[in-house]
Amino acid sequence: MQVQYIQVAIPVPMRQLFTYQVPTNLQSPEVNLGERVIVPFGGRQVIGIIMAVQDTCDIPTAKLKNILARVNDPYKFTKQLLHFLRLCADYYHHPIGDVFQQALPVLLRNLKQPDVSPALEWCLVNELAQNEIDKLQKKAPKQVALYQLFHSRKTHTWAEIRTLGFTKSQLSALQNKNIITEQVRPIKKFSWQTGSINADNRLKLSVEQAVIVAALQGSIDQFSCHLIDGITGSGKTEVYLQAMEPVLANNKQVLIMVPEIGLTPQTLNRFEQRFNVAIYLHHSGLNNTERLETWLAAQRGCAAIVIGTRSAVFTPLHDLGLIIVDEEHDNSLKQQDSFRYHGRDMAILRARQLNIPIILGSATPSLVTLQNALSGKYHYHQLLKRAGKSNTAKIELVDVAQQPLEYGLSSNLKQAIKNTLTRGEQVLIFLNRRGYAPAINCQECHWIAGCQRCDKPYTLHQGKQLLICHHCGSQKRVPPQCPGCGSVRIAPIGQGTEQLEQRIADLFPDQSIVRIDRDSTRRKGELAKLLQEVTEKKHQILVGTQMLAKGHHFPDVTLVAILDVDGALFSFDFRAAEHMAQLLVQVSGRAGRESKPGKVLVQTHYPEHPILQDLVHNGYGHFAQQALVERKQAWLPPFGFQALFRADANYPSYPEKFLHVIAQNNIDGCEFAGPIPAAMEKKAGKYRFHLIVQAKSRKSLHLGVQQLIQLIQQNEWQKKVRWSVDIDPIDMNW
DNA sequence: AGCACGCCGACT
DNA sequence: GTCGGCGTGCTC
Repeated sequence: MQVQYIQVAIPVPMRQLFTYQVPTNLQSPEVNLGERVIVPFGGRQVIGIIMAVQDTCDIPTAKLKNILARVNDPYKFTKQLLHFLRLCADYYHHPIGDVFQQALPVLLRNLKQPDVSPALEWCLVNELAQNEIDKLQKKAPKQVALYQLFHSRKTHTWAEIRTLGFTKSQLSALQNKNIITEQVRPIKKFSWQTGSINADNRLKLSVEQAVIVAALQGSIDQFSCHLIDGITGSGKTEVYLQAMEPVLANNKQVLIMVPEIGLTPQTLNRFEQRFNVAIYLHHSGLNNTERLETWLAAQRGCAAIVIGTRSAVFTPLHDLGLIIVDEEHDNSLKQQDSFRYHGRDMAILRARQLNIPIILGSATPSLVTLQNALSGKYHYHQLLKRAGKSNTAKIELVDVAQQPLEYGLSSNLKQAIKNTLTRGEQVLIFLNRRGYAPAINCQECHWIAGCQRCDKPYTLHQGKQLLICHHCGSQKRVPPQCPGCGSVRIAPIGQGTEQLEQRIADLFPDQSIVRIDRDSTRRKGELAKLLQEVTEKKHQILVGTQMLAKGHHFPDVTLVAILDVDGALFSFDFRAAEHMAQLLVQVSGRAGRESKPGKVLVQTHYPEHPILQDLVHNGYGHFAQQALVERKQAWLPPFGFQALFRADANYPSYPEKFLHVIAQNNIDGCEFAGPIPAAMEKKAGKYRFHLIVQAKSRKSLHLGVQQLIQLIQQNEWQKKVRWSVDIDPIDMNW
């Protein structure tokens, strides 16, 4: 036997593989692709993944090192997943080692072999009599709720129980009362049995729904992508459930992706009620051991259903038969740092690789998906009818151009809030995320500072007090006066809500106000707690950000106020209007109920703006089609394709210089926009710039980016900055 | 990304 | 005299 060479992906953000020697004593059994090995790397030891095996090697042997060991554990890394991750890395032009690093469970990246102690579960052993339940209900209602959970389904893991909102002490309480008991979760391959479905809670499908289920049934063993475009309450979930049936009955697994951890409880609950099969979770609320359990269960075929957030797309499901991406328009499906992948897009890639169907669901489909559906690339299914009576809130525009605002509140809105509270109902006030880089306008005549050449609003860069065109990069000082009317009241669009909460407290001193945003819900379980309090009507006024628009339904919130949408109408980010429209429609579906219809009030200085008019009078679908026409004319996504090069450095001029050098290249089929300072130009002491690459075809973009990366790697400037590529960028703010 | 190496400021 | 700040460079 002679020395063998392997190319190994190392968990560092470097765009190359490293070659190692396999000493003869480690060559048996045969080394394989995808196998994990322990290698010496720059003075430390790391776990790498074998990407190629070869007999010869052109690197000077003096440089080469031997691998130290081969990892031999039950966590086999399948060729299929290896291939998929390679496709992902190629698509995003991201260093392969880093892709593995992110896709593999943390415990498989540590040198220490993971502890394979068996997973535990809790199991119902004693039923309670009705009088016992009644007694317990008085002093421990949560324990009763937990008991009922076990009653409808005999076994649960701690991860499930926790995800559904119960605490360890509630669990121990039931255990101490001998109602449930702890046991080792059996390792048992999932197989469909007569008891696997709880058919009595299956709903009768409408004609629309039945058509979709039938269409899916017809394409069960081939790739096909289905968009279910259905308003809130139109029964998307029931379609998912019934579409899963034949897949599960065929002993194939189903992967369900939801945008945020906050949506997993209700999804889990609904799926548990219907299917009596092993469901595993994969989201950020799980610890490393639990994630590894899901990984292993998926791979061994024990898991019938995996529900998770975007990273769940990488679980090595051994016999995957269907993928469902719920709320496919949601931007949190895209990772916003290091490996910037889109969970939905990678799910489509995976379905294609496996030749299985995938369902995308949304009440407000992203324009990308909608275009693919309209063009016939995806199957397009609309659910226009609601299951129950209509309870979509009406969207109304409040013209605030002619009235003074107090901390962002118009008098109409104040009155509406008052009326709602008087009726004993609740109010939700949305604050748009503070625009990092707004346009500026004149508060008197509503003139907007725009770049003459590009006919686009200028973007304000606060630090420098400069207006910068994010299309051509031209710069201008902030004018002291409005060129239209001479007024000096020139200000960034949509600011001045900083003290809103205090102001509301002053206006409504008798009401309890709760703020729900990233900060107030940072602690684990805090969001669930606050939401619970809202449902119990402990608070009358909710002030919050985008995160309140997702999933939660508040039956007694009958007034939703959106203080400021103008920023989205005039943003350099061409997707701002799309996101704003999605937000408006999503919240209007969350407020009120049949008996108490809700209302959405939208404050704007530009009530005649065609986007708003279209949305209010013709609905999201119409707005979206209109927006697609505009995108087409401008070759913007989904008609054009973009990549974003980011660069940052400690020296102010470096990132710009670096990107400027890149932009000098002549790349076939690609155009550049920039370099342009990032919206938050200086962050954490670093100076940041962007360069956008645009192409009219995916292929041109792909080849162009590949070429650019090669050029960068030969360029001197590369070492002076930190740079990265973002394919299909959606948020240009950082 | 780590981690070592290296060259300048305030401290037991 | 040295501890440690983080700039620079390298990792098969």
